[in-house]
Amino acid sequence: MGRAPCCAKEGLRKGPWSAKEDLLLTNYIKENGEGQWRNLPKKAGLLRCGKSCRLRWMNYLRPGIKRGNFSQDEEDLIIRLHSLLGNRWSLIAGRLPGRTDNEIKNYWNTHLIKKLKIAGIQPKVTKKEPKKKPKTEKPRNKQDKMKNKKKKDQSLDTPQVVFVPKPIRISSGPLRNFSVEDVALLSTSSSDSPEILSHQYQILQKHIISEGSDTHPSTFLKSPNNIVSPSNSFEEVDNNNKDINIEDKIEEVAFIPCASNLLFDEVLLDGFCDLSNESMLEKVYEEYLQLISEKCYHDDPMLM
DNA sequence: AACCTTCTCAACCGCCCCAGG
DNA sequence: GCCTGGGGCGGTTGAGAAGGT
Repeated sequence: MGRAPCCAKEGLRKGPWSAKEDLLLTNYIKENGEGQWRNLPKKAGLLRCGKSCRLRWMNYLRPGIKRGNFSQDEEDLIIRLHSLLGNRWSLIAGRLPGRTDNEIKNYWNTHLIKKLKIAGIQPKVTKKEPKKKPKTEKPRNKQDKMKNKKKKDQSLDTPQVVFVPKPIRISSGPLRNFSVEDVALLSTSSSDSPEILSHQYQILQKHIISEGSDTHPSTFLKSPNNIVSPSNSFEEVDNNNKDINIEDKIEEVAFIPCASNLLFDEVLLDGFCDLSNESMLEKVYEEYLQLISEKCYHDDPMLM
């Protein structure tokens, strides 16, 4: 007994929308508002499925939709949010005013993945659970429903430590003006690749030189005034503490002005790494310190 | 100019969740 | 308690555009 399709498919148009259809849909929604998508096509005089109308409106016709190129800031924000949220495009879109989930998803799949790969980053892949995942037992009654809800809540309440970036702005100094590629590369764990490590160092060096700073990487990495080590650049969120709202935390990250004001702790964070893996971050940080203070510094006359 | 390949993105599809009857 | 419909989401597709030979 399968579910009936959302609308009778016979005789309905598919494919690209014509200008006339767009006009009909826009006019109808202007007069009657959104919603009731199933009945909308009939009332609006469209030979389209309700879902198709909704999609067209949401992704294209709705007022306030930004079209065209993504700015550097938007790109950066998407990358950051994706590292936090995975492929939850609607959530990500909710934090990019004027952008739709579909557009962001497309942009991610066509541009950003490539960009990150070129930078040597394997973006976090958050494949959806297989369709035939063992379903959570269907709640049979109100009690079961409550039980399931409790279970869900509990999974959030598990004393699982989550580290979210604490936004600490570096208002001046050499760590500003990184490109997305630089951020991506800097945030890669370099433990297995001397090339990446060396490239990471070059990026730091390049930025220091281009900023005309006389500060050596080792200085700002060590200086408590300029940089915060991973151990204190992440807030430990105790999920048992009901006062802490993860949404708020995402908010904090999401609305930080981007590329030109990068936060170093985010540079470390953005490695599409497991956020809960603090030791990995510690490790990366130690690698930086070791590399910069011991080896490269002495090898590089530019910075002597 | 013609053909082929690659890229882009709007649109579709199928599934899920949830509210309401 | 069950069923159904509405709405929303993420993955995928395919037509058209752009680029390459």
